[in-house]
Amino acid sequence: MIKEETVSYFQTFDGVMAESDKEEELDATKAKVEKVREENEKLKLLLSTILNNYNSLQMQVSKVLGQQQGASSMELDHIDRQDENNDYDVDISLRLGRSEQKISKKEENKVDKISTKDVEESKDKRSALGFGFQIQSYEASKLDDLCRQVKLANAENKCVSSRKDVKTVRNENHQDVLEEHEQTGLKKTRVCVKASCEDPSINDGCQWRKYGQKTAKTNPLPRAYYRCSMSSNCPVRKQVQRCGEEETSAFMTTYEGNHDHPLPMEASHMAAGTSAAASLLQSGSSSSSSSTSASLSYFFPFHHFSISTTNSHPTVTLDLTRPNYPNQLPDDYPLSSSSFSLNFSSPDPPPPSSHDHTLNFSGLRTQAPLSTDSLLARYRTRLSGQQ
DNA sequence: CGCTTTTGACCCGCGC
DNA sequence: GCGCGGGTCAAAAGCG
Repeated sequence: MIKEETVSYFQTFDGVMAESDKEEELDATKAKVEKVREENEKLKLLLSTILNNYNSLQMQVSKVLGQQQGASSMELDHIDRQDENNDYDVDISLRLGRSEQKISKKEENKVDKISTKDVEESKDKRSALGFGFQIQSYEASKLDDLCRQVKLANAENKCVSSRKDVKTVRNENHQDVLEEHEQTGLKKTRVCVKASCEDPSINDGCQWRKYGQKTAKTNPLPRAYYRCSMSSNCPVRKQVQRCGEEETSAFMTTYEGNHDHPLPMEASHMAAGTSAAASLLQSGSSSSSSSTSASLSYFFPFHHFSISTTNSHPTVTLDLTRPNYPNQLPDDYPLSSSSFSLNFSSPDPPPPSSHDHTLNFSGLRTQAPLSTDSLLARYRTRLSGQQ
């Protein structure tokens, strides 16, 4: 009897213990969740700071490149005067081989049919530099920008009613680019990116739609053709091809054209770097190859790149399979304080290897806490030293 | 049902 | 002018 009571007492005791254990566990988990939340907030803050620094750096480097080329200095002055109260209110984005003025005129014509107010807005947009710099005032907020683009997209949708019309518009855009390049004697600038991964669908921040596949004579491995699907009329295309049978894990991705829509953060760095390269290429004799290399070193500090012209296509080749340090690194790049890594989709990123499946260009940016002013100052010094 | 991929046909530039 | 080859189109199939 006593024995039974004792057993039941211990059973009750065990039950209480189990409950209190559960409560303790719950508390501990809550504390952990809270801690993770706090860390998450801190990381968010850090990320936004990094993004801000990166944006202003990119903006300033682009501006310096523009001044270096000496192109459209009058227009720059005009913009500077407009924004002299706040230098940082100017967003400069680079565009490959396409005059913004031409696009804007076209947009203007389209929008003209919709409303005169929108024309005024599109005129505001038309502050462009000679070799494809696009300058936008940040006075209108990003939201306004988006609204404008939605309006334009709607206007275009009204004009473009069938698939055939889409094709016509595409051809017109293509024709514009071709006409422009006929004047310079060069075709559209191409940017080749060689990357090691088993999956050819590199995550470069854009959405692509495959429209063709072809087996070239020179290479028995098929080449895939993709079109940017982030905007209905985006003229950007890319080709993806394996780099040969011995090197089946490497892919050569060739980009051609300019996006006619805002790019996600992951894609913007790549676009800025490659556009800078293309702009420098297109500026031709005014730019020495060494200054071009110097510029590219800042965008792709740890990777091998080369510049060539094949079939009248100025081509920038970025080799992500060949680490570049230290021989091609800019002399003054802060090696000691910087690190470089590629972002991979797996939660615990392994070192880059041929077995990695996706490649994110957002990782191309340096993780070093670079001061934009100091980098800019060093960059200016370096450029002036080369002249 | 709508979007994407596949794939054969077609177009067009280039070299001979 | 012709043939070749790279690039694009578009109908059909696949997929979520």
